[in-house]
Amino acid sequence: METIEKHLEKKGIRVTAMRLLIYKFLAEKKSAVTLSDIENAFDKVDRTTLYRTVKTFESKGVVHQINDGSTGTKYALCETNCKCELETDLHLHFHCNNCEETVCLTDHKIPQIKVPDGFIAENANLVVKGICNKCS
Amino acid sequence: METIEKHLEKKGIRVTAMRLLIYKFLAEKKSAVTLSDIENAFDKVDRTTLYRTVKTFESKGVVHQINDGSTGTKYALCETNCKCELETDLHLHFHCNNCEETVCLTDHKIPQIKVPDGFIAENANLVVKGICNKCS
DNA sequence: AAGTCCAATGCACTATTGTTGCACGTATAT
DNA sequence: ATATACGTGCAACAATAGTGCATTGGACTT
Repeated sequence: METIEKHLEKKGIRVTAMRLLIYKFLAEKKSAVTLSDIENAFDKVDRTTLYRTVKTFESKGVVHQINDGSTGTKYALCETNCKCELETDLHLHFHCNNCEETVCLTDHKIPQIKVPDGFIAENANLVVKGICNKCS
Repeated sequence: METIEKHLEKKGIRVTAMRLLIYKFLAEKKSAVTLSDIENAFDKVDRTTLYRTVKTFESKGVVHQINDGSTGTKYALCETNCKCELETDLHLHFHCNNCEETVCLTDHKIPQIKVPDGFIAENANLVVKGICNKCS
C-alpha cells in the first residue's frame, strides 16, 4: 500500500494539501460524485479549484468521468491498476434510478465491443440504469 | 410507411404543428442533437416548448436520451421498432472525439450485459468514443 | 355555434453547472 | 535570492436546466 502522495507523484501531479483532501474524499466515497458533491463536503473550497483539480486528476488518469442520465458530470477514482485511458478498460457503471447513486462495476468488464468499419474506439462511457442492490 | 401523425398518436402524444416540426427535424438529422441544436434550427421557437416537447417525446418512448462526454444531454429518435425502455434494446452509440457528432449504432447491440446479483438493469447509456468513419 | 375544459405554448425568471481571466501566493529550479 | 512556473481564490460570464403563470388554441359537449 503506497501513500497517496506517491501515487499522485507517479501520475505527474504535484501534491498539495487541497489535492490530498479531494483525493481522500473521492477515496472514501463508494459512488461517483459531482463537483457539487465535493463542494458541499468542504464548504470553504472554491468551485474553481475543485473544477481544475478534478480536470487535472482526469487528464492524468487519476479519476474518470461518468455520465449517467442525471444532469452534471460525475467522477470516480480510477482503480490503482486501472487503465481508463485504454480501450481495454471499458468497465461498466451502474446508476440506480431510485437512490440516484452511480457506482463502478470494475469487475464487470465488457469483453469486447465491436464498432463498424471505419470507426476507431478509444474509450467509452457505459452506464446501465436500474435498481441497485441496496434499493432492490 | 405510416404518417408521423399516426406514429405520435399511437404513442399517446397529441399532434401539434410544433411537435411535427420538431419530430421532422429529428428525423432528418442522422446524429443525436442537443436542445440548443433544435433551438438554433428554428429560431422563433421558445426554449421551454422545446424542453417540454422533448421531455414528452422521451417519456412516451419517441426519443431516447444520450450522454456522450460533452456537456449537455443529446436526444435521438428511437427506431420505429425500437424498445428503448426495455433492457433488450441496449444499443450502442458512438461519439466522435473529432467532429463531436454522436450517432446511434442501432445494428450493433450488446448481446447481454451481466450485472451483479441484487442489481436490476432497466435501460442503459452506452457510448463508445473515438474517431468516426467520416473523420478517420 | 357557443361555451367549457384542458393541454400546449410562450414569457419571465431562477437555479445549477461549466468555464475563463486575472491577481496573488507558494513552491521549484537556476 | 531571484526568476519562473504552478496552484488557489475571486469575480464574472456562459450555457444548460427547470419552474410558475398567463395566454392560446384545439377538442369536446351541449
